[in-house]
Amino acid sequence: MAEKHELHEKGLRLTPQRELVLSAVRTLGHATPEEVAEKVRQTHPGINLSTVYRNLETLENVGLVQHTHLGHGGATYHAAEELTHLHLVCGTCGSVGDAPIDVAANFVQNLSDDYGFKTDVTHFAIYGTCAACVK
Amino acid sequence: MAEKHELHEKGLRLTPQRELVLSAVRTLGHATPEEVAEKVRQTHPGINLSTVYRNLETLENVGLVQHTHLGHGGATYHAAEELTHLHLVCGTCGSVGDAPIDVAANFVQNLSDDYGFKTDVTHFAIYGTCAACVK
DNA sequence: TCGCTAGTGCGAATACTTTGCAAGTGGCGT
DNA sequence: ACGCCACTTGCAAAGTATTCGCACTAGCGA
Repeated sequence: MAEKHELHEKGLRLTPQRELVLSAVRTLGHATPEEVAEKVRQTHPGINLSTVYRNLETLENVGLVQHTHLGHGGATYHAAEELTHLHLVCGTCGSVGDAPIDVAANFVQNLSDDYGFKTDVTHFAIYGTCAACVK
Repeated sequence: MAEKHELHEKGLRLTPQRELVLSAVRTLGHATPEEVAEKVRQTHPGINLSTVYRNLETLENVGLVQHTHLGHGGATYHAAEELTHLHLVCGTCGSVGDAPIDVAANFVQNLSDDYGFKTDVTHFAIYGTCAACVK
């Protein structure tokens, strides 16, 4: 709940809309801008879609949320605190599963050792076929 | 060069446009639909953008090309033959590097063993910071 | 060569996001 | 507690990226 501080450090303000967007992202876990807007509107119908977009961007700059691309094109947002897992996107059924970061530890290490590439594991989505669809 | 066969098997035709799109993808390595269109137009200005989109889709169904999402949202296409590497997208400079599939072998195995998730390594882009930008 | 059906060019239609502006408002300084 | 001003918001219009509908063209198997 240190968002006020985070924002003020960069000369930004804590507005009700901004709080709503942040709390929606926290509640939803994963969400597209559209979904965030919908959630926010459940309690505050007046919020504009562009405000949601702008706030997601702002909150991302401040480091309170982050986004991932899950394939099709639309971005999906997460609260920064919850970014402790990676996303397994199933190309067949479209579901998004989670897996702890640990499974990739070795992989990240390889890339770092061999290429000097610092992987942001929490940002990339992993595409494949989930257990249910493999059958 | 077996594309004619691949296409005919599914009742599809080998048109000049289709050949051009395929050869552009092969030449370019990675390319967005826009880039493919541009390349194709260097020799055949009449080709329409929607034709490029349609053909990329068709060629993908047939298995001659594949696409990856490199972050921002637009898809990037590759010739299927060249899909022997994964993509390291740098969030700072936007460059796209390559790494052999092997570095992920262990990771893919983990996901398969622990989650039954069959990862398509060639499809996902890896986001992070490249060696040059880490400095 | 003929005919059937897939493919093409073009323009319009859809998403999905971003941007310009005038009005509104946090929150620091007094 | 009050005022000011830069940061924000709502709205609507403008972009981008991609897909669709259609009439016309053209592979290619018989």
